[in-house]
This record gives sequence, structure tokens and C-alpha cells, in this order.
Amino acid sequence: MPEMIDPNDFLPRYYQLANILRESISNGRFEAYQPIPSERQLEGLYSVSRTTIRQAIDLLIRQGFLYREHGRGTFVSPQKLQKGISELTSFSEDMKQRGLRPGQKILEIGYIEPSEQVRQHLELPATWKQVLRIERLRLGDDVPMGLQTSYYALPEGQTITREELEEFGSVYKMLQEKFHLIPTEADETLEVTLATPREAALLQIPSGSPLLLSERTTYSQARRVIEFVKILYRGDRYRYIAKLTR
Amino acid sequence: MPEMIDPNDFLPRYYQLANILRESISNGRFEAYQPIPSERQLEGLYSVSRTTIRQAIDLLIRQGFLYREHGRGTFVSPQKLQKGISELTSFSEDMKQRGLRPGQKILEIGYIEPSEQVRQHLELPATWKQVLRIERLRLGDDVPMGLQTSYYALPEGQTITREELEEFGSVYKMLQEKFHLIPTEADETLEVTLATPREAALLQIPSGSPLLLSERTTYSQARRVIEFVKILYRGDRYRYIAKLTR
DNA sequence: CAGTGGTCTAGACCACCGG
DNA sequence: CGGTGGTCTAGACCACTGT
Repeated sequence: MPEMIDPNDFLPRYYQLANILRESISNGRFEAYQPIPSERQLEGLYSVSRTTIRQAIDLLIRQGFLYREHGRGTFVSPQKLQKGISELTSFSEDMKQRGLRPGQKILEIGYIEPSEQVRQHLELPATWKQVLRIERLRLGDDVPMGLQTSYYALPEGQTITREELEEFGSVYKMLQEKFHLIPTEADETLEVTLATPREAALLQIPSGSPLLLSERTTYSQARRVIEFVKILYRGDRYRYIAKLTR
Repeated sequence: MPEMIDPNDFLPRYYQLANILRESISNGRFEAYQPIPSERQLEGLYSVSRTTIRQAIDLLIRQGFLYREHGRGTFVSPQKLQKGISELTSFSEDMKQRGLRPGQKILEIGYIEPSEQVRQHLELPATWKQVLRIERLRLGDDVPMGLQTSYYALPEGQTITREELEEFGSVYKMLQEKFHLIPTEADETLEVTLATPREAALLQIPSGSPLLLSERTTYSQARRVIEFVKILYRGDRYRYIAKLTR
């Protein structure tokens, strides 16, 4: 029953164990608020050291599946909003998590001279003259959800074409495969604004309707800026979800 | 120079080390994008094992001060918005972090029969008839910032008085000292709404102005619900800040 | 190649919880 | 008291980056 750990697997043991435990939670073998086997018991069950056990449990705690109580045990969290929360996702991933079919319509793609705000977020010197700007209408189940404007400072000579963008669907996927840039972190702010006539027309809502404005700067592993993105979400169709911890 | 670790301190060694390293970062001895000493060097410098070193570094990475690159080293993150982000904070803490003096005006405090929404968020049975409701106007530098409504299902016989609330200032502090409830996690959603005439009057803005609505359910260590809180923020004065990771 | 972080072991002692 | 998680040690080998 307890699927075993393969020491020769390319996945680290603590990661394999985390997958086994996560599976036991989602198929209901471990129930909410109930304890899982103690760390010493797991040592025997899976023939790995306690350090490795704890590494697996730490991972599942960060992912929101378990919690510890000193002197009592390790317990299963109630599901609730157990979907990927407060995680860095692309618009497409976000829509899928919400059960909507993502779509997009590219409005504009080209090079511009960056505004002060864009330059600062991309951490570019004042002398930098060209950044790639992509404006897209974002759809969920074919209904306009948001208006997205992305800015990139690509290496000299490299670029992104409209065809590539339409093919990949997700800029993240393309950045990863074409430039080996992997987004790992982002700073995001959210605020309220009102739709300009142009925005309203694109989003198919009355002019002056309330919008949720998200501004996000995305960083790669080495903490280099990858992109700066603004998304204007329709206030009547979008709700932001976050998970906070101490 | 390198302040030492005291094995007899009541703080764990990895925590002491994290404090030392964090201090070295914030006073500029370690610079952004530059490597800190390697894990083996730190072993010698502070006479603790590599496991303990890594535990300290893990902590600082989660807090956003450092990042690792396999085969290269551990590096200092650029500051940017290095203030408490995506962390579970009370309104008072939030205001202080923004450099504003928090204030409040209690509008109402009393028991009500919970609505369906409130009952579900507090995870109460349909038979539960009484929850404590507190409505407060929240101020930053004496200017109205938000309208907060909190709901609590307190143990039989226990309650919170207006005097206690005014004395403590923060409900979190009071919950901790009076009931030993410590908030450790929360689920939050954000969306846009428009001010009703009453809300507009209290917040001193025109009726129909856009507002940012936050709904938050707070949990204690054992994943029990502590409170459900709605805050209507003035759209023109409040911006939500989040930090996302993969 | 030497040096870095990533994983892992087999122990040990402590602090906390419950009966 | 025995069992739990929390901290810590002194090793080991692997995978990755640079020269």
C-alpha cells in the first residue's frame, strides 16, 4: 500500500515522499485534522532518515497540506481553497485554476521608448531607449477578463514575434524555451481604477466602470528582472485570491 | 566583527545566525547581488554545523533577503520592496509598515445572527445563532482609510467589550493575551465594489466611488477559524502589496 | 579541476504534550 | 512517563558552475 521510494529515481527522496504523502491526502487516506504517522514511524515505513522525512513534511507544509503541533504530531489541513494560491502564475494558468478556458487577442506588439515607470521597474538605465511592448486582451471562456500590457528588455538582437506568441499562448513558456528564463518570484500591487473609454470598449463594459489594476514585476532565479506587466481586470468578473502566513 | 553565536541563548542557533546575517545585509556589509561566505566557510566562522547554517539561510531566503544559485553561491537580494510583504498583518501593523499612524473609531459592537456567508467562513453549523460583530472605521494619519467589519464565534460566555477593544487597539493582541489564540494563516480575496451612500459618508468620499473589498478568514495554529473580516478600502488611498513565489 | 550548493545518513539531546 | 516535533552534529556523496 505505501508506494515505495526508489533511491535510483532521478527525483530526490524527500520529493518522492512528499508526492506519496500528498497523494494519500488527496485520495482521502489521511483525513483533515487527523495526524499522519510520526516522523519516527515514517523513518521505518520508508527507510529514509528523519532529516529526509522532515524535508518532505516541510515542503507539504509550505504547500498548505499539513501543519505541525509541537508535542502532538503532524496533521492534515482542511482543503478549503487548497488550489495554488499566492503562487506565481501566468494569466493562462490562473484562468485554468479557476476552471475557465483561457484565450487572448493580441492588440499590439512592438518597440517603444520606455516611460519612467517602466524603466524603473525593469531596472534599466536612463539611456535605454527600446523595450518590447505587448498589449493583449485576455479572455476567460471567450469573455473579456482583462487588458494586459507587458514590457520586456530583451538581449540585443533578440525579439518575440506575433506568430511565436500566438503559437505558444503563454509568454512564460516561450521565455523558458527560447531564452532559458525561469520566473521564480514577483512583486505585485493591486489597486482600483476606473475604465477609460478605450479600455471600456475593449473590455465591453460601460465607460467609468471600476477595474482592478495589477502591476507585477517578475524576477528570474538570479533576481534579474524578466518583465513588467500591467493587467486591468474587469471589476465585475475578477477576484484576486491570496494566502497569507506568519 | 562577526558577532558570535551563544549556544546558551534561548534562541536556536540557526535563528541567531539568521539575525547576524540579516544585520550584515541591512547595514550594507553584504551588498546586493554579491555572494555571502560559502556554507563551509560559515561553518568555520560560527562553529556550527552545515545543517544549522542551511537552516538559517533557508529562513532568510523565505524572508526574501537571500537567494541561492547551485554551483555558484548564495547571494544578497536587492532590497526593492523588502518590507513585510504577503505576510499576515493586522490593520495597525499594515499602516505602520506604510509609515502611517493607525487609528480607529468603533462604530458598533454587538451580537447578531450570522448570515449564510459569515457562518460558512467561520465554519459554524446552521444552528449557531450568535456571533460577535465589530464595525470600525480605520484611520491612517487620522484620514479614513477603510471600513472594517469583523465576525467572531467566541466560546460560550466569553466576550469582548468596547473598553477592552479601545484599550488594546489591536484585536489580535487581545485574542492572544485573553484567549491564547495566535493567528498563523489566512485566506484573502480582493475585489472591486462601489461605495453605498452610508459607506461613502463614513469614508468621506462621493457616493459610488470605487472601493477595494478585502475578505479574509484567519486561522490559528491548529487551523481553526479565528475570525472573518471584511475591509472596504478607499480606492484612492489604498494599494495592496503582495510577493509571489514559485 | 576545485569550490559551490543539494541531498542524505545515523545518531543525539531538548521542549512540549498527554495520560 | 513515553511519544511527539525542534534543534543540532559530523560526517558523506552528488550535481552544478567556473577556470
